[in-house]
Amino acid sequence: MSHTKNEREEGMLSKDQTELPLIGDGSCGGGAGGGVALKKGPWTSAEDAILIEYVKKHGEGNWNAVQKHSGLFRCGKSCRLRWANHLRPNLKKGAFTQEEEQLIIELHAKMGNKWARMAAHLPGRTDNEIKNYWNTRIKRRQRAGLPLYPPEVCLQALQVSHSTSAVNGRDKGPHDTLQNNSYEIPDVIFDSLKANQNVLPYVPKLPDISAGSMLMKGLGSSQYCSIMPPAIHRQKRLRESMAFFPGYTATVKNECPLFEQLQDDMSDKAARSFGLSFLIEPDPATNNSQSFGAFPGSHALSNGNFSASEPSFEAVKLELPSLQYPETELGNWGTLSCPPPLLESVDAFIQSPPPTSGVQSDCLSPRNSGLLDALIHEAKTLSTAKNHASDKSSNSSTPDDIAESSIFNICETEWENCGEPLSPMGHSATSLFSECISASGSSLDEQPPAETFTESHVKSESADRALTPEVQKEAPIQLDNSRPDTLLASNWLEQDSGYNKDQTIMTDAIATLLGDDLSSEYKNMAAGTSISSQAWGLGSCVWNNMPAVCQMSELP
DNA sequence: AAGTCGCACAACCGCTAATCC
DNA sequence: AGGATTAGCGGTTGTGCGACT
Repeated sequence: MSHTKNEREEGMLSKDQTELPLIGDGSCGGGAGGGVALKKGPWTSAEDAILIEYVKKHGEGNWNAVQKHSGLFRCGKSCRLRWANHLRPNLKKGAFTQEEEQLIIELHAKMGNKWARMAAHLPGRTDNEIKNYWNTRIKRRQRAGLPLYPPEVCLQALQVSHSTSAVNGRDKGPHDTLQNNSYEIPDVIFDSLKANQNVLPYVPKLPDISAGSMLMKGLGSSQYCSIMPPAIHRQKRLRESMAFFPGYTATVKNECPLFEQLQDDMSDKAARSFGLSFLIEPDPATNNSQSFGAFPGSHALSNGNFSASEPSFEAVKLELPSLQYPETELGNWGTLSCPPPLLESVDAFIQSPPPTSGVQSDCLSPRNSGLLDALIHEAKTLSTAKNHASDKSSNSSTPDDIAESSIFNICETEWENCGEPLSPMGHSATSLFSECISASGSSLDEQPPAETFTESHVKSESADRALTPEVQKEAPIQLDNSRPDTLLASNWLEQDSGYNKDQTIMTDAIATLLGDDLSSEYKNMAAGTSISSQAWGLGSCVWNNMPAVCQMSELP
C-alpha cells in the first residue's frame, strides 16, 4: 500500500526542506510547540530517523515531548500518527491480501466505520490504511454498480445477528460478541437509543440492534443500492412517502433491492430468504413487542450511514464520507420522479434545516430505534384506537374503516404533534422509504418489468399531492400502488404459487409477527381488502424490515 | 507532448475520551 | 471536582503518479 512511500518522501525532500510552514492551528500546537515553527506535510527520512530514535529511547507516548527531546519540529500529534502509521515495527506494507480484504469487508459489516477497531483485527495494518482502502473500495464498487458487501458476508451477518439477538439479552458487550464470532453492536448505539428513551414517548424498550441492521447501514448506502439509481435524492422521496405513510416509511432505503429480488423470485425460497423465516418461526419465548424488537434488521439506521458510532439523531447529518453520496449523481434522480421545485425545496430543508428542525429531530427520534419499533408503537396505538372505535360504534367498522380510522388518525394526531406529519422515524427515515418508491416505480398499472425498475418514474403528481395534508387521507389508495410493497404484492400474487396461498402465507406471517391481538386485525384488513392498500401498508412495515435478510441472500 | 482526470496514499483537522494534576 | 493535557478516532484534504485523451 505504501510501498512507494520512501520514494515519494525522497522525491519531496527538497520541497519539504524549503518549506517550513508554521503550525497554524491549535490542534497540533500543544504545549510543545510554544510558538516554534512546526513542520507540516510529508515526513522526510531524516525526520523518521529522529522519531525512531526517540521512540527507541523513550518509548511510545508523550508525543508532545518529542519535539523537546529530539529537536524534531513536528507536533506530537503528527509524531504519533507517523509512528503509528509508518514507523512502528511489524507494520505490514503493501497491498492488502485477499484474506485481509475479506476480513475488512466482514469487519466493516460488523462495525461500520470503526477503523481503529478494525485495525485491531488486522495485525500490521493501520486504521488509516483500512480507511483509505475502504473509501477507495466504496468508490470502485459504486462506479461498477456493485453491492458493497458480497452476499456471503450479508448472510453471515444475518445468521449471526439472528442467533445473537435470539440468544443474547440486550446489549451484550462487544467483546462477548466478538469472541463468539458474532457481530458486534457498538455500545454507543445502545447508549444513544437509551438516551432517547428518556425523552421520547414512543421509543420502545431497547431491543437488540441486529448486526443485520448494522450491516444494512452499508447495504442501504447508495453504493449498495446500485441496482437502483445510486445516489438517491432522499429529500425528494421523503416527501413522496411521508405524506402517505408517515409511520411506515423508515429504513426502506436499505431495503429497496428486496423488491427487485422479489420480482425475480417470489418463490417460497425467496420469501424465506428475506425474512419469512422470522415471521413463520417467531421466537416463542418472546411476546409481541419483544419479537418485534428482536427482529433482525429492525434497526437499520435510517440515514444509510456507515458509521456505527452514531445513529444520527439529526435528520440530515450524514456521517458517511462525502464521497459516498456523490452529489454528481443526484441529477439522475431528477429525472426519476420529482419536479425540480419540490426537489429544491426539500434540498433546502435538508441542507439548511429550519430552526425547528432540531425539535423535529428530537421528536422524531424513534426512528433511531428502528422501523419495527415504530410499528409496534403504531400497532399498539392502532389497537387502542380500534378499541376506542369499537367502544363508540361497535361492529360498524369494516376492515377498511379500521384502517382508515386508526392508522391515519394516528398519522394525523400523534405524529403531527411533532410539528409536521412526519414519521416517528424522521426525515431520513421517511426518505429512505421514498427512495424505494422512486426506485420501484410509480403505480401498479405502470409497473415496469423488473429489468426496467430502476428506470421507472414516479409521477410527480403523486409527490406533489402528497405534500398537502388533505390528500393524505386519500393518498393511501392513490399512492398505494406506488409503494414497493404493493408492487411486491402484485408480483407476488401473480406468481404461479397462487394468490391464496401466498396471501395466506404473508398474512399469517405478519399476523404471527404482530401477535394475537393485532394479528386478527391485520388478517381482517388483509382479508377485507384483498391485500388492500391498508393491509399492505401494514404488511409492508414488516417487509420493509427484512432487507437485511433479503439482500443478504438474494444478491446477485 | 501536453493537459486532464482519477486513484491511492499520506497527512492534517476537528472532535472527544481518557488521563493527569 | 474541574481544568489542562494527551491520546485516539474518524473525516477530509492535499499530493504524486499513472492512465487517458
